[in-house]
Amino acid sequence: MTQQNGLRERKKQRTHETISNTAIALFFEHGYDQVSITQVADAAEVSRRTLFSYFPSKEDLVTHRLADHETESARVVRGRPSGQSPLDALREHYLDGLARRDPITGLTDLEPALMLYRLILETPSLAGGMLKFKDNGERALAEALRDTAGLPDFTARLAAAQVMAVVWTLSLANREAVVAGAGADAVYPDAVAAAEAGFAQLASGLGVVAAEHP
Amino acid sequence: MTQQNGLRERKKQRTHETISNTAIALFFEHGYDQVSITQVADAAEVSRRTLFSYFPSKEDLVTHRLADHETESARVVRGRPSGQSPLDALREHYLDGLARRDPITGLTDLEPALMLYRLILETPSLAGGMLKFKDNGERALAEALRDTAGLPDFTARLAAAQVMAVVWTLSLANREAVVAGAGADAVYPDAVAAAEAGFAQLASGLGVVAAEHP
DNA sequence: GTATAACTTGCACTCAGTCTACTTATGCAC
DNA sequence: GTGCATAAGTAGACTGAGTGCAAGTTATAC
Repeated sequence: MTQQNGLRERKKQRTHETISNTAIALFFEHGYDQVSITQVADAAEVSRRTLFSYFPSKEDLVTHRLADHETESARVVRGRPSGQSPLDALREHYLDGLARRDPITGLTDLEPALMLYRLILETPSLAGGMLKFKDNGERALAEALRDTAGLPDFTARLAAAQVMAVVWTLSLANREAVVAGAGADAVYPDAVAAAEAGFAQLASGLGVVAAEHP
Repeated sequence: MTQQNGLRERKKQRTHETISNTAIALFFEHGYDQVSITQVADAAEVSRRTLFSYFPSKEDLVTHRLADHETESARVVRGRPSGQSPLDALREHYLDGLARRDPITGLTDLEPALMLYRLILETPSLAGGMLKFKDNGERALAEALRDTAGLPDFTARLAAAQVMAVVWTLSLANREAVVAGAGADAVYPDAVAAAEAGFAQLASGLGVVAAEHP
């Protein structure tokens, strides 16, 4: 099996990281589209072919770090204490993420994460690729809702779509604020308020917001 | 200016259609990934280079037909009668689309539209590309809400995200049902019920649906 | 009827991603 | 330690999408 020790495993892990770090640094310096796979491979001192055995695509060099979080919402829903509603579990988890400055919420001061966000936000092809993560997360969440909250399939999909839309919008706004230069601590109060508003809207609807206007 | 008549214009339009039709037919027959741009160009009797002057990318050969509808929600909100809430306008428009069997709702029996949907649903790269449309539509809707309903920017984005999530989910479900072989008329009652449920959820929240469970 | 501007084409190019055959390094049995 | 099976890495050719350019062709304006 894949052990955590062994020279081979450790070397692989190091190579993996070296390639990814090298790539992100180069992309950040010259722009994603201005750097070719060959340049990344050269800089990381591996062959082009080896690079592709570690990362299936150029995009993956950047986005693989976020892939782990793809199904986070689904996991939260599945792992919630019995008696708690899915929505409450997600709300609690998200607010906790903000408090912990979990980079996935967008609220962070960690330089590597900021680099990543800046890169993604200013590179259309990467931003487009991220939508797939959102979509996969939505599907996983729908399944979790169906399985653990006893919702009919379509109802679950509808709810999952709405929840993911809100969570994604919240995190995107945080990333934008933080990339624009506001420190995480400075953004935190607004982020919490926005999250509370978002989840409140999920729970009780757009009724107020979208009511007839003057 | 670009007149609607003139031999040149008419020819261009015909070429545009010929290329697109040829491409979709080939893709449908052999699979999107199995057909190369060169094959499409040959079959449409234009040069590769000309094909690319009509369509910026391979994806566009398929998706350009849906691009017009990208900002449909935004237009509906902007053009609503005064006194009507954005949400009511969107709901009404969507239900009307279902009744008219507007292909954009997913509910149609028209063979060309079905081909398109089948192709997109079974080709991951195309389905992924569609997410960009959703995202652009969301952005446009957010602006429309901000401009015409006097919502603060972030509130508008949040609302737009939720609305688009629901509308998209509804249409996707319709496309799936119709592609699976159910006729549009057979699906219609369910589609209406789903739409009503979706918009009701938007208006008054997931409260009921996501409440504590047994 | 000709000058001009718009459209088309062929060709060469870059870059992402894949395939194949070959070499090197590692883990393990002894 | 030595040898061997196997995993990982390399080189180089290949396909297919997309672009840049210069020369050719055709509708249109005058």
